[in-house]
Amino acid sequence: MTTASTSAPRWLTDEEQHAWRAYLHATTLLEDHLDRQLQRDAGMPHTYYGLLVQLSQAPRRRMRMTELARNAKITRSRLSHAIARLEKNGWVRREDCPSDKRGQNAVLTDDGYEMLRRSAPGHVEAVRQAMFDRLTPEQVSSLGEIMRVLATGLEPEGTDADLPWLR
Amino acid sequence: MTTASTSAPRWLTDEEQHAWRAYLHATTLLEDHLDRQLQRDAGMPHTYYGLLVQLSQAPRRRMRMTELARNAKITRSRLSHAIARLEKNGWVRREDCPSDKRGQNAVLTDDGYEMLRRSAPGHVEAVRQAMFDRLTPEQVSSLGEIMRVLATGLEPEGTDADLPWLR
DNA sequence: CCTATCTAGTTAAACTTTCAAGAAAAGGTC
DNA sequence: GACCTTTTCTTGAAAGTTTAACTAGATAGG
Repeated sequence: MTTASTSAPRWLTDEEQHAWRAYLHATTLLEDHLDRQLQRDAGMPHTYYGLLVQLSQAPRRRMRMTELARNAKITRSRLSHAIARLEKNGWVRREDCPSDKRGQNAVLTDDGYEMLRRSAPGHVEAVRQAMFDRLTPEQVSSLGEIMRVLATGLEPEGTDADLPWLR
Repeated sequence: MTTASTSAPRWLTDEEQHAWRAYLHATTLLEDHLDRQLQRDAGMPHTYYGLLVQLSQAPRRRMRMTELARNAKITRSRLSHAIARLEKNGWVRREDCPSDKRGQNAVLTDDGYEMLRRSAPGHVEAVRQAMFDRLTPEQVSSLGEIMRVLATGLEPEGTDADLPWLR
């Protein structure tokens, strides 16, 4: 028999282990770096900033809660808390959805848009300096392809996968 | 003049934007996926699990707090709280450092080692399924190189960078 | 229509992380 | 040695996240 619980574990090769370790180091350090940059320059963590960016790019600068959670790859609960905080800051407001009385739209306010406009250059510069200025065009292309593969694998289409925004 | 504050922002190209978005999606989903896998199978988040792994690979299964924080790329404060929790679980214990009375060693207990031995196969399988089974050997090699570049950039040698374990 | 089930979003409590402050020992410098 | 600075680690409170439970509205089947 060859069930997962009894077959010998397929350990990682040396190269895989090194890649995995490097992945963990880089992602942890980058997340920390951007969180600090944004906390300093925009007064919020990276996740929250990403929500504002999503809203700024959405039609009429608004989006249904679940849709926003899906785009940000987070749970609806986490989003509820985040929007509550951003609302307190005056950068987002809630609005009832006209077509579905259960629904809420998160709307980017003018203040929110303005804060984004001010902080975007610094943030792009931080991302560029940490990532894109250090990689060759081939590496950027390769990284994009790899990350698309991983994201797709973790978010398979048409399945009942355990995805954050469905919990 | 060309100071950062006044020069035109160097926005990301389309390809860079797509790579960045894919990076955020993949890393967020993978972190969530592994956190859930480990919470379910080992009763702790991924960060904590990583600490036990580090200890298991250290000489005499113990390590100075700051050294452990450096390896995990986290703050000493975060580590203090994490070790306190793992200590409560009986998987780690603290020990005074003989050579420096300020210092503490975190020591992996036999119980901790045993829980690691039990959960390691499942965790490796999850990592493999999410990442290594989906990438070609060339992609694994490329990913490793890219992540080393990023990690090195965020952790420059011989500088006064703002690194978590020095805060 | 009536009921069961599902979906959208929120909430309280437990847990984790960050931030600011502080205690204690080590390492200069005079 | 006395003094000042740095290093090591911890702590309590605030902020953020997860988990489970819950409300309200939508949807489907009889």
